[in-house]
Amino acid sequence: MSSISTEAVNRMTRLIGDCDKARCQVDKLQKLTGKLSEEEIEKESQIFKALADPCRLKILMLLREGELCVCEIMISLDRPQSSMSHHLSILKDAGLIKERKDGRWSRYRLSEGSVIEILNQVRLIKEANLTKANFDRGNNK
Amino acid sequence: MSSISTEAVNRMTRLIGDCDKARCQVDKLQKLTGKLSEEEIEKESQIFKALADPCRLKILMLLREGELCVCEIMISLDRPQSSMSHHLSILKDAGLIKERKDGRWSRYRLSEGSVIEILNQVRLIKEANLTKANFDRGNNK
DNA sequence: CATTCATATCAAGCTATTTCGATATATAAG
DNA sequence: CTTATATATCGAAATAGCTTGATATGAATG
Repeated sequence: MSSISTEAVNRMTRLIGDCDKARCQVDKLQKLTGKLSEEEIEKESQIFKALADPCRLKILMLLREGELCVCEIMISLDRPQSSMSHHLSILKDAGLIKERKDGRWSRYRLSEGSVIEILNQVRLIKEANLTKANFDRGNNK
Repeated sequence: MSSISTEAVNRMTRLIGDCDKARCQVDKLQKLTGKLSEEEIEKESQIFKALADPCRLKILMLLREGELCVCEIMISLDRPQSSMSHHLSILKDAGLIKERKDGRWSRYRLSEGSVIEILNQVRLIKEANLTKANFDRGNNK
């Protein structure tokens, strides 16, 4: 079926000694990687990219309290309009926020569903890192 | 207490008409923004940055199945060693994976806790985007 | 229909990130 | 102590992403 790279098997054999086990492990790992659809990974990475900017995180925090127009966001964060517009379009493309046109205003709100969840999860990871860091400091590491 | 920018109130007044309501809204929004600690936001953004790369997402997917050394990861993903080492250090700095030194090997595993959760959440968002996209296509938008 | 106001898009400069070969470090084995 | 192997770090080139003023679009208003 899938062509197991001889080179990979050789490297793995050198790593773990047993040639049969190596072939088996390479096979397993390559099956795993094969399951990762390039396209799916790309989409997930695009969502994380949208979340990976301090300014955009602040926008999401503001929108947790309810719908806002671009004006209100730029007043709150004290940033130029073109910049806010740009960030909002990135968040929208990632499916994290929704837009509602209302006359000459564009009102934005969080998408239903997992957006608040993912913001909560990252806070948990951040807090775990902090307590870990304090623990390490206490042990003079 | 907090100095409400006159300029912001003026803009908001033009937006919503009533000057008192404008002052109140600007006050509310700026209190909200004030609560956002620059430092905390920066840390959360660093975690999302670590997640925002296709190659690093693939590494995390592999590690879901268990501990792996750098070798095994570079064989699986067929990428140069220096590149894998670099990505692993970014994931480690973000607290998403843990390292265990074992002779000349460095073995990496997912951190306990929310890492798998956050990967699940992003998949939910991605899938919501897809069904939304199909719906839109169905409506010739 | 000219103007105003809210928002979007463009373009150019700047910064951060990725990539990967080359080199360094560190552990084990002979 | 030399060699081999696993991993980390460095450095330079390429790429991607952010910022922001200028300009364009498009809806309301007079």
